[in-house]
Amino acid sequence: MTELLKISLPDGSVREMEEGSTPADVAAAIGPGLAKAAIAARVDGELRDINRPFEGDAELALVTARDEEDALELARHDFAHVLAEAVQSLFPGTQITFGPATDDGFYYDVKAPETREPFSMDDLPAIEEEMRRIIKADKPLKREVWSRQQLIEKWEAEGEVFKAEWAKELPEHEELTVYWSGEDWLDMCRGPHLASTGKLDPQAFKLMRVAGAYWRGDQKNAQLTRIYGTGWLNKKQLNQHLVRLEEAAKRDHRKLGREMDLFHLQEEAHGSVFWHPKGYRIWRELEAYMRRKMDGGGYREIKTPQLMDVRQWEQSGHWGKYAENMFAVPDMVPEVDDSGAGAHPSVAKDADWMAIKPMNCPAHVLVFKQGITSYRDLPIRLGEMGCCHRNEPHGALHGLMRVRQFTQDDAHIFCTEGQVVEEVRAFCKLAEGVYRDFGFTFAIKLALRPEKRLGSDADWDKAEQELRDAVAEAGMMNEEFGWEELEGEGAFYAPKLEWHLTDAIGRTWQVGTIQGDRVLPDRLDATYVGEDGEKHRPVMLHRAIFGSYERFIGILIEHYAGRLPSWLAPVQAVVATIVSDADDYAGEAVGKLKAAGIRVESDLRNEKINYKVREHSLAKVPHLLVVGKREAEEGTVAVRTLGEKEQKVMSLDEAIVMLREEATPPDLRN
RNA sequence: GCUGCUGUAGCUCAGUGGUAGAGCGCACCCUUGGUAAGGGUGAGGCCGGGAGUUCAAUCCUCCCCAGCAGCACCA
Repeated sequence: MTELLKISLPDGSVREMEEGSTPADVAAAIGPGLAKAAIAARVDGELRDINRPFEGDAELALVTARDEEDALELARHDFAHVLAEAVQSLFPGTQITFGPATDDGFYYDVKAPETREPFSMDDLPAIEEEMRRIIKADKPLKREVWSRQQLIEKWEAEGEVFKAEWAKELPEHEELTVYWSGEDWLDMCRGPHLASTGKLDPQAFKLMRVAGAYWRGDQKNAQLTRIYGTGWLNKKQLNQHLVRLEEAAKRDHRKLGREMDLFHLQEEAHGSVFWHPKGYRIWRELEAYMRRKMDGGGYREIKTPQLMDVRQWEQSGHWGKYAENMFAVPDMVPEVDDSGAGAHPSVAKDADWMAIKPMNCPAHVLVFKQGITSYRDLPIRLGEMGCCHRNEPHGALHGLMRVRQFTQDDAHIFCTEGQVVEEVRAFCKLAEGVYRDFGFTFAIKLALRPEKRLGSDADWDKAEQELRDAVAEAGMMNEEFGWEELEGEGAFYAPKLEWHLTDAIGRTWQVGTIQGDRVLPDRLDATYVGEDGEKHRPVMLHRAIFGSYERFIGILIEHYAGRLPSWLAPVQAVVATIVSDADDYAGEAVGKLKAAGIRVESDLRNEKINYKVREHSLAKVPHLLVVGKREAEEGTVAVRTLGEKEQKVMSLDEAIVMLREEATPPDLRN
């Protein structure tokens, strides 16, 4: 008599199943609806094929399309396989290598046969068609355990040199699996997969582009073609994604930055921003806003040197770890030969080196260390609009989002062990207020200890728990605030809280952070005198809310699609005339608006009102005040608000009150 | 930093082995017109930088630089 397997379900119930049965059998036993909906299973927490037999008693959770994260991962992985099969079906002799799921789809690295060119965009439509054919054929995806030798022989026989090479490196005794697609194609794969290709929606994917890639990412190896696709559960999701891509392209801050004349970049200073008057206006508004917030939060602002002796950076540990990303300059007077132009200064061998700061922390510790600090003085919160430089890899630079020179809304809080939780809690509240003022929703995540780290496990336990406690006390350790703990994502010296913003089209951006640091105070020997008269180490909290002005402005431009709220808009209103008879009145209106603190410009040009409306609308000016003969006679303005079809005629004084109200920063409203 | 692609007027982009074009923008003229493009005329280019091939290079080749898309990286 065979033993029955005990399968426990998420609701706590236990089902007895015969040996050799599968999650699909359990689903069928529960009901036909679930049998149809179940696409995979979590067995003892591990995502598995729905048709893979249980190996013993197990905890089972059936996965359906509602478990979107798992379902997407499975579907994308399957799409990758179907892609590889399609390419080989269309182009026999193509070698296949790897094909994982990505954030929005999948890719597969392949090598085209010698007889033809590498694959290009032009090949994609045919490959897509072939993929649809394979999906419609509803080929079962069947798992089989093979020996390593079996795999090697199979790949060598088929001339799959990459697969064969890979198989040879697989561990001997581990369970190696292949997945059949029908009976005529298979790929080596850990799985899991859906039950058949027909579980995929043939209308839910699109091949996007091709890119070059090297076998195993190493340029010494053979060159492959990587075919990228985006893959989803259904056509609706795919379309939403494509619309989101289009929308994102329209909002691209690099494009809007040029169109709105906010800033530019040029190759002589690549990675550093030239802010134009309008762009810098936004910056100044943000800076003023942040100063009010930090002043209100008990921070005191300082300014520290751009250049410090390299020895200082050695002591802080940054030079050892990040020197390759720092800019260093010799501390010497350059000797330029008399010919002048074109002469290069030479650097003496014994020159002292200075480094441009890549961060503000060490300098803030040096400020803290001046004089003698009592526990009564703590916490000390030092803020700085700190301009930093990091020599980022060139390929990483991206508009305002990733730059070599940036300014942080940085601050460091020096406090006692006992003050950490309260300081972090207060920061949570401060950050919440800021993000809400810009209309962002956000999630707070705790990045836990990484594998490579400094300090004992006991220290990490404590540090992680402090952050949890602080978030809990702020009332934010829950779903509403997207609370989540991320394994292994912390910095090497401390766990950190991260704020992830969600913008108007659903993309997320990590901006704010706070982290407790007990390493740097130690390295730089920061102390305070405690109640007991002895020296103690303060804890140093590193924190930022915007992250960097550059990046935050980039995010704001995309979030608002360039239609900045009035308080941030570089030009808040334009007074546009219909006829030149209204010029004097327009001048009067502009004078009054300026006196009321409104950033206003006039447009008296000899152009039709249609033209002016169009131009200022495209320039995303929040309010257009149109004046013609009628308004000039009546002392009114016709206000056209960006995004609204209707105009409102009101007295100039009423308009001023309205514009002032709208131009008031959110933290100064009542 | 790696791979692929790109670099022509302020912007968006055509184009050709015999040194160049459009639309928008800009300037000037006409037009004073009531809510998303009125008409005309004109100016504006070391065709990213360097080297090579050629009688001749913006175009072909090589090197460099920058940008874009991915990847890797992001204290």
